[in-house]
Parts: sequence; C-alpha cells; structure tokens
Amino acid sequence: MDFKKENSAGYLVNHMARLFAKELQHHIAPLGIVVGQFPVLLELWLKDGVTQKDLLARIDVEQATLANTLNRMERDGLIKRTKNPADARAQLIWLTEKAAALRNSAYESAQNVNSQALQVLTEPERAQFMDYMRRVISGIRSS
Amino acid sequence: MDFKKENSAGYLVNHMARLFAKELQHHIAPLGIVVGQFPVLLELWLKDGVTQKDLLARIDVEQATLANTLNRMERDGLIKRTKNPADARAQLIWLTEKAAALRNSAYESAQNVNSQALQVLTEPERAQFMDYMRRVISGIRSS
DNA sequence: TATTATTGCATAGCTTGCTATTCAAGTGTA
DNA sequence: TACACTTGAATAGCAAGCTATGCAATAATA
Repeated sequence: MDFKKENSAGYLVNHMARLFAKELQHHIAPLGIVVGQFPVLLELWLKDGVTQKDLLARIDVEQATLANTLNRMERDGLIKRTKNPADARAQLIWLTEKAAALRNSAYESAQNVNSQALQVLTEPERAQFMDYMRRVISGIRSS
Repeated sequence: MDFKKENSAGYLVNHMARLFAKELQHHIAPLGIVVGQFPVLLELWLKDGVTQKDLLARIDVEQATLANTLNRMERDGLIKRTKNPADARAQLIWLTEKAAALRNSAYESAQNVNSQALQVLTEPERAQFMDYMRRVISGIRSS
C-alpha cells in the first residue's frame, strides 16, 4: 500500500493547526495571555459571571482541560471566582479588569493572524475554506 | 469590535485538528501506537537507519519534540538506535520488527479516518480543501 | 596544533490536550 | 428521613507540543 502525508487530510490539518497556534502565540504573548486561554476569554468577553459548566457547554474541550486552564488563568490574574449562591459545588467565573481590558487588542491579534494566514486564498476561496471546515467539524462531531 | 469564533479560521483549524487527532487515536490505539508517533513512523516506513537530523528535516516539529517522541518510541519497542559510524554524536534509528509489521494496518486506519472525516464533502470539494490547506501551510511557513 | 565555533541531541520546564478517578453537594426516592 | 444516584469540579497522570539551555563531538581557523 501507499501513503503520502501531503495527501493525508489529517496530517495537513494537524500541521496547519500547529502553525496557526504558533503564530497566534507570538501575536498575543505581549498581552500576557496564551493560546489555550483564548477560547475561554472569547466566551467570557461575551458574558462572565458564569459557571464552569456554562463555559464547557460553549467550548469543545474536556472538563478536565477547562478546569486546568481556568486554574492557570486565575493564577495569572485573568479571572476571579466567587461563590455561586444557587449551588455550592459550582463557582461563578469573572474576568478581572486586566483581562477585560485586553479584549480589543486580542480580537485584533486574532484577526491579523487569520487574515495573514488566509492571504494566499482569494476572498471566495476563503469563504469556501471556512465552509468546508465547518462542515467537516460538524460531520465528525455527529458521527 | 466584534469577534465570532465560528468565523475565525484559527478557531476552526484548532477544533478540526483536535477532532481528527481524537479519531485517529481511537483507530490506532489497538495497534499500540499513538498519534504523535505517526509522523515518525510514516518516515521510517519509507526509510529507516537514519539520524534524528534526517527525520527532523522531513517532519515540521521542533527538535526537542522529536527527541522526546523518539524516546517514548524506544521505550515502547517501536524503534532501536545504533551507533553511527560516521558521527559519534548522532545515532541511527531503526524500526523494530513489531513497528515494521504495523505499516499496512496503520495506513488503513489513517485512510479510514481521513475518508470518514471528509465524507461530508464531494470529491471535487475534497480536492479543493486539500489544495487550500497545502497553500495555507506553505503560505504561513514562508511568511 | 590549540582554540573557537558549530552541530546533533538531550534535558528542564512549561502549556494544552486527553482519560480516568475521586469527592462533595445536590436530587430523588423507598 | 436515610440512602442511593447524579452532577459539578478537582486531581492524577500521561502525550505532544513549545522555548531555552546544556553538552559532547566535530569542524574550522588563528
């Protein structure tokens, strides 16, 4: 049998993801945040004062992964946690001032990385590429 | 400003890569190998008896990442290392019988994961998707 | 030839992801 | 009400990625 990595979707996807992550890392390092915190911040910038469970419903990572990321974010002064009056097992997660202030710069960094990475594609190709990715993602998730 | 993760290429790429990796992991676990070893095995199935440097030239990961992966592969009985007569700093890396025997099953697993993941796309769409990924990868790498 | 620079790898230490397990708090039921 | 079940989160332990640094062997040069 024959197998060429350049013809393997999985190989390309993995490679591309590492390149994207490395790029974003470089762009956001000056803000004092790291890539794994990005998805969490995106949700909290939309709405904070939520539980870990709420976040988990919006981010497709395992619960343990999120718990660890939140611990590092607390350590780094990006979030604070308060008691949840409704349920003593859960806590409410809040952005600190510091983290709230980073929003626009972070958005901008991500946009820059995205548009730089996709600059080899024409505008319609970009749209198609995004569409393909969304379809592949939901295809795998629903299989 | 506004930012929607579903419209962020980086977000989608990362998500897709984790889904692919998880799928492949499940498929190859019965073979006794794990995803990080896959790129190394692909190269060694083509040609073994090479140095770490040779491998590094063919796989786009950092040298330290490769060194650690090779250590785990040796621990797991997938590779053996012998002295390099030409240079005492380097060693030659060889597949074990066990690892050599896995080739066809591993190829098949990867093919299955790929085709299952891309089954939501038509044949021409798949080709286009692969083309986009290759272009994006080389675009980022050469920037 | 002795010293300096380069090269091939290894190691330390971190993040981000995973699975599996544990634990305390809340819920439901005999 | 007591017991069992469920649920929210934490923890342990591993893989795979990264950067930074160290070290011994080789190569280059004063």
